[in-house]
Amino acid sequence: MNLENAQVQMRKGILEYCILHIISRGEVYASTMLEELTAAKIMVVEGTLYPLLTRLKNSGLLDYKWVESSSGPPRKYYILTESGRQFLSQLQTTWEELQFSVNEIVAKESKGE
Amino acid sequence: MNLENAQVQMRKGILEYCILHIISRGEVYASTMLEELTAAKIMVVEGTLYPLLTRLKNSGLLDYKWVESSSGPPRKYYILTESGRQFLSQLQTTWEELQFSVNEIVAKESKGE
DNA sequence: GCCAACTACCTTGCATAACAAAGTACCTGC
DNA sequence: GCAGGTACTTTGTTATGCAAGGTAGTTGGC
Repeated sequence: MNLENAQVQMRKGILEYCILHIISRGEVYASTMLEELTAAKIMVVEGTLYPLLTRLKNSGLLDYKWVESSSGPPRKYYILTESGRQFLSQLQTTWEELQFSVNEIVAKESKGE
Repeated sequence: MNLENAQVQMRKGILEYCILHIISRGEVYASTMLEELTAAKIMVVEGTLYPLLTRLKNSGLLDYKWVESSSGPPRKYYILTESGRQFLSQLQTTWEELQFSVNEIVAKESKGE
């Protein structure tokens, strides 16, 4: 139980929300997402991202299309489906409530009941 | 991939932080923590909390002492160790950075780059 | 045309951990 | 002594994050 492990744990559940949000802003492919998430200091690696995208796709939240690249192999560009859009909206509520709950607990001082 | 599952995912990593924080405010035993977490709408069940407390104890972040109860079986009252206190402080930073990162991503509009 | 380097996506196997459910044990009141 | 309540523990299942390795298309040097 070291710090790094705990930090990873903390980021875990948030990933899905961030990814859906990034995709909601317009068609993207995996490497772009990786860049943006890394830039935001939310660590992700390929081995996490690709299976997650596949899960989201299989759940009907995402769709994709192959696009030829002018420099390299073809890319899978992801878009949100309608149900993905609804799901994202619910996750947004969850995230806001979670922040509130945690900060409520953290704000309490000893015997602050 | 349903909503409830995603919500659970999101709460996962945060739990450890919340629990350490609750303990940092003074000696508590598991049932009290369960109540407080449930009141804050952060779902936990015994099967999650007890093993987590054991893990934290084994990592040297927590210590406990048995206290006789006036009405029921004895209780394990947990306290933070010094290294638990340091750990909590680092998790606090992590949580603040995580909120910032996520909200940064979420605040971006399409082509907001 | 062949090979190396690069990009992009996919798969396998292991370790961790959340949870449901069932179990153990202690106490009180009758 | 046994029913009911409280408190802590254990077991087995399932999910999933990730390291590492794999497949495959493209480009450029020669």
